[in-house]
Amino acid sequence: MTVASYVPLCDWAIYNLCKKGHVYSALEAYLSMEINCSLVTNESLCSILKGLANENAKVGWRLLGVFTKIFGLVDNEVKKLLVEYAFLQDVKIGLYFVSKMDLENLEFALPISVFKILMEAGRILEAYKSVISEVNFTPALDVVDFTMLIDRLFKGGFVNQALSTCSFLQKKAISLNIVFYNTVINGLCRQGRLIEAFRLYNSLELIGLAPSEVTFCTLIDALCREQFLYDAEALMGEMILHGYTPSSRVYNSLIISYSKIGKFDAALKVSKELEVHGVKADKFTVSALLNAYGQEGDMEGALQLYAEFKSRGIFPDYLGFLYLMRGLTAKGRLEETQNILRQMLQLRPIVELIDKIDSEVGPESLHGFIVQLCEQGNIKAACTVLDEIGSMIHPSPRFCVDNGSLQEESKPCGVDISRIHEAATFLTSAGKLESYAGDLDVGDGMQEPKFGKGSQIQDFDTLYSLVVSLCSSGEVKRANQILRQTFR
DNA sequence: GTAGGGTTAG
Repeated sequence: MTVASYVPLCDWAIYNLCKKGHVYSALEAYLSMEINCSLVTNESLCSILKGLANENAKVGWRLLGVFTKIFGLVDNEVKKLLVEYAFLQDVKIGLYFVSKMDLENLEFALPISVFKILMEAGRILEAYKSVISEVNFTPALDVVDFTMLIDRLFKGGFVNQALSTCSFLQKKAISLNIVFYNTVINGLCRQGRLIEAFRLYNSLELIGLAPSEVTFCTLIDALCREQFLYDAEALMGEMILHGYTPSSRVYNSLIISYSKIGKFDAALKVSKELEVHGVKADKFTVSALLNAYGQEGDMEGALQLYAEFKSRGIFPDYLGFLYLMRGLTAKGRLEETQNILRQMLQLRPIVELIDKIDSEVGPESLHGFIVQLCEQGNIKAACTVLDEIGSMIHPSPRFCVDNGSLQEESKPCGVDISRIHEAATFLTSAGKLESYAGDLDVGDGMQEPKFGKGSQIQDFDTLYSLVVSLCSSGEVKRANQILRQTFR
């Protein structure tokens, strides 16, 4: 057998060790082979890095620093893995690596999975940073990705960042569709910035986009929320002119708003219009009307309405039941409340909703508990529990507002990158592997690289932040000294 | 390699 024929065998062995979870054994094998006779390819290194990333991010990260010191940035695939990994650990460091590679004129694109992982993990600001830093993703981010980013930014209260993303996009040759604009319009509306939202709506024609049904629903909702009900009805007319039939959603928004401001008659009038136009009422319609009757104190009307819709197979949703029962208990009509509660606790959607809360809170059976309270006739207690659940399901609908508490995040990210630039240079200075190889102890129970005995710093994170702060305060020599000492 | 993934209610 020639030496060359061992190579795939070694790769295979390392790959399988990683696959079975023996990452450290794989690492040990890799190191002995690599150092002694260079028998393995970069594929081995890749599978080890992947294994490390899967198994223990922290340990993986610590090893990453050592790895890059020992082996440098090997080839494109390894580089990609390293950067991807760095990105998922800390976007700032990932961005640093990317900038470093751009300097070296290396073509480099990050897999889009990095972006998606950040988004799914709720690391929206980090995803945002990667975007405005012009990271190349492959395949490139498309309009759907940007829509999701902007939506999450708005919903997270990062309004400035959402708007920055919009202006960033205007410079790009990405064709934006109506869903994208709907998302921006909704974000603006949710912040109470209706004028800007309507400006955008009015500009749609210029862009050559027709508003969709959702566009109208979003804007009508916003007008209703801000109690511009006259304008909401006018926009409904405009919606019809555009060829849309207002859905129950639109009518419901109006009913909800009219009942909220105590305009009971107007709410009823809208519900009549809904029926006249042949629009199908739904659980929102009943619930909104029950709210209106409740506000009015007309519990006879509420019960009658409930019975009517019930006979048509339309039940209120959770909040609708709460409105009804609140109104009844307020009048001391506990027996009727109990009757309604019994019916409510038998409906599948309601039970499922309570069960969902259950699984979040703990293993106790909330549903069983409420049934028990109901049968004991302890209606007030039952209603208290239901109210509590209601506030869990329907928290305040308005998004949080940018309040400047995100100072660190709103800084231009170039600052952060340059701050860690020098620190990272030390930690990644490639090629000087000889003196570091000995620090890797991959024997039994090995969980992370040992730091030199001369150092008092046992922890990579501590070391790293120390080096960063020294570099940023200009004490580069001292940082250098500490690093040398540590890795001796 | 691909498709599919995105927006609207109290």
